[in-house]
Amino acid sequence: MMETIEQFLESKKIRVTAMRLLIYKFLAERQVAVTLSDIENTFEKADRTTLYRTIKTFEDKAIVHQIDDGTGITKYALCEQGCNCEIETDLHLHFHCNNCNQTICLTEHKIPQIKVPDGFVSENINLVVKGICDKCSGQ
Amino acid sequence: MMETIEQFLESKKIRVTAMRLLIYKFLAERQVAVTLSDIENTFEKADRTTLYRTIKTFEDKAIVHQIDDGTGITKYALCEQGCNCEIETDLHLHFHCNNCNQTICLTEHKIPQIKVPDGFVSENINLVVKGICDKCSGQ
DNA sequence: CCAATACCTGCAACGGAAGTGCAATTATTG
DNA sequence: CAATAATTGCACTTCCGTTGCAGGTATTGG
Repeated sequence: MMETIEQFLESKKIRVTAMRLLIYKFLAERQVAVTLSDIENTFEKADRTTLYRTIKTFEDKAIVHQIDDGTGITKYALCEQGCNCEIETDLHLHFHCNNCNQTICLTEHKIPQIKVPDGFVSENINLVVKGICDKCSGQ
Repeated sequence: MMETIEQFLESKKIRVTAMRLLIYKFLAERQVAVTLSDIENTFEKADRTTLYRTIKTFEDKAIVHQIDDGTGITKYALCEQGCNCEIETDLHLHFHCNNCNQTICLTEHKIPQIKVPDGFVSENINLVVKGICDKCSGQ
């Protein structure tokens, strides 16, 4: 079942606009998490706010998820099929390259069980591995 | 071997000033990670920049370490004895309470081995468990 | 098909946090 | 005590995230 981006957005109850299609395609092309200013630099004609709100809309509709990789700047990436970001038990694992500064979703690598002391209740886990990515280490 | 704070700071090659003693004591009293504005609110007479630079100094000398708990605001906590924050292999584990918004160092809970795909080199791991802390869950 | 409505976009502006340059003050050293 | 070095405070800047409002564009119902 191949569905177009337009159909996909409509299925998520998001109105299809030129801007949204462009941003969606931009995210889909990339394998890494992007910042808002990455998007800004790519679509210089568009307003910051529009891009910001587009991402927010995508986030609300569980099309993209936010990533905090410790750089202090929020990054975003498309959710994969089966990614249940809205559910707290969904565990994220991200890799941040200290060399090229890119952040990658390692969706296939699940987070192991983490023990917390008595009295503490774990609801969610944010795990960022930092180091050198495959492209940079291969050089 | 009890050493005074003055002696401790001197051993780290940090000049002892009233400000630094106050901030050190403030950090030592607390069991949780604090933000820069926490410190600002506590020492309203002092200038923001001074507090900022004091923390930076402590950080450079490995007296405090930075914590990124996903709130977007950098927090700081005293390094414990034996905490080798400057060494990349030192693994941090922190707990962020979604209720009281406090972040706690769980220094006794080490991070388990995380597998990364071939070609990736892991240098450091940031792990934040979010949930309800012992104080909040006990109520 | 048109009007009413809802939604999207762009501009302007705000607020918080991090960071820097510089001058003045304070401490250290010889 | 003088020269030097480090610390502190003020002013200012930058960056990111966010919101209010006005104008434009798309959608819906009659």
